[in-house]
Amino acid sequence: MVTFGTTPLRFTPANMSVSLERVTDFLATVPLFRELPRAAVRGFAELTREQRFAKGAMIVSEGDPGDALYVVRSGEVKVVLIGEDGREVLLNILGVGDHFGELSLIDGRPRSAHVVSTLASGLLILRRADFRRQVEGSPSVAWGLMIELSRRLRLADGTIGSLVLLDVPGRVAKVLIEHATPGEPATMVKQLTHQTIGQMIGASRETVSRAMAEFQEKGMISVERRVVTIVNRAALEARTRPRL
Amino acid sequence: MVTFGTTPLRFTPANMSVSLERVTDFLATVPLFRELPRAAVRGFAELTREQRFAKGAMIVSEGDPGDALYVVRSGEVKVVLIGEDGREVLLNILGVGDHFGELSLIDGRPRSAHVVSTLASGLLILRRADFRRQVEGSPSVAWGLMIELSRRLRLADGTIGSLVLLDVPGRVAKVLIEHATPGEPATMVKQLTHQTIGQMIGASRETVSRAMAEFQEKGMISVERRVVTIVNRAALEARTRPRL
DNA sequence: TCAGTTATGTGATGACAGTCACGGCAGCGT
DNA sequence: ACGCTGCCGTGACTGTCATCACATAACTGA
Repeated sequence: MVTFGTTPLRFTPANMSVSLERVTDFLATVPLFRELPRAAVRGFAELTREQRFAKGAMIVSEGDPGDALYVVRSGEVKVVLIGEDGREVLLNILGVGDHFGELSLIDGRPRSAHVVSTLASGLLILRRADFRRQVEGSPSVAWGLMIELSRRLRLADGTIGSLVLLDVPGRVAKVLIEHATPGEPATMVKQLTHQTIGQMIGASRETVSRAMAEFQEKGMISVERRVVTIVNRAALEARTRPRL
Repeated sequence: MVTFGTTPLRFTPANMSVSLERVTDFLATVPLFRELPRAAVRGFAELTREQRFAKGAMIVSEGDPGDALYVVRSGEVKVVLIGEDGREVLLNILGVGDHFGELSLIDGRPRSAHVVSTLASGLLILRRADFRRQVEGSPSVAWGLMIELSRRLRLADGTIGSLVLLDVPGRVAKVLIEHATPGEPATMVKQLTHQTIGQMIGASRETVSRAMAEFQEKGMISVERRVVTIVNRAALEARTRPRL
């Protein structure tokens, strides 16, 4: 056990508040709370507890009654639907500063998807009653939540459009562009396996592989040790439109 | 011109307020404003103007700067994405009491879809600045908006799941169930053309037609003069799961 | 460095569903 | 009643993509 001098480390008011300040510092960087005065952020931080999850752990399951909001403090999680045949649909990948679980918190309905940690992760957990009280007193948080929900709704509608209007290579092109980190003239794409891309766009690993091979042949991207570089963004974007 | 006695009908303060009360009555029935005290609803009603659209009229276009919320007072509209090849993806059908346009209003981004009236329709229009001020002063409207956005997000995620996990007959079955008006033991489905269903689920008219023919053969539904009756709901629901 | 694991490349095959083409049927307005 | 228009049913053909089956390459940790 870790000790300080001769006494074991405990949560005393003193080190609690050190931890509280650290949590507050962190929450203040999260877009949802960014507009808030520090005292109000501390109010949220006080209502929070942290829990750690191992890689691969199921954090919430579809159908669970949901009464907490989660903020990713470290690590990474994925939001997935899982079909009865075991196939996974990847709705979202969330990193540090992202949050999930607000839907159940807002409408009181069960969780609509599974959330699984893809890395060892630390999550801040805020329970329903507390959260609602705080939000009612913080118009800026309410507004921030609406902005976040709007963003996700636009993304989801865009995904629906792609699934219906585009063939698999088109959907792959779209994912590459969306995950490009803007560094001109050559733009890099963060590490995504073909498997993962396939689960995002409803395609098999093999078909994704073939699409990327085609893009390489045509000089639209180049792949070096599994890191993708976008060479010809315009051509990729063209692939993003329905073919006539 | 319509007249009262010998003078033409004009918008005088007196008949304006009659109209205002009617608009207030109507808004009070809309879920978004239902929790609000009547005076507050009247506050929103005052900020509103009504506009009529002919069947087929484009109400908002994707990419437009958006600065108004629309409430359907009469008629019906559809929310669609339109591919460059002209194919349409039907995201939603909205009837009396439904509203749209809040996304742009919340996040200030351009409209993400087209909205077209499918019948002659009357829409109440509420412009951005006014709306935001009113919402900040009405936590219950803010909460109602969040609930509505949550509902749509759940629906959208469910649609994405269906598109990826289900074959066309499965998606058709899902639409039939979702549009069933609960009247046991036989459940009816409101009038939807095969074309419309196809646009909702990303399938061709012909394939929808074949799926429905299959359901009839198997005694899962029956069709009488283009009105669909669900005969065996359980079997339809079974079709809604991924096949193993 | 080496073994084990995880990710990728590619061919062969078949099925689901889009497209084209056309015929029939129903509702509607004159 | 009659034609018009829009919706529906079905056959034939085709293309995209999932699946299966391997081979190979790249990462990981002792």
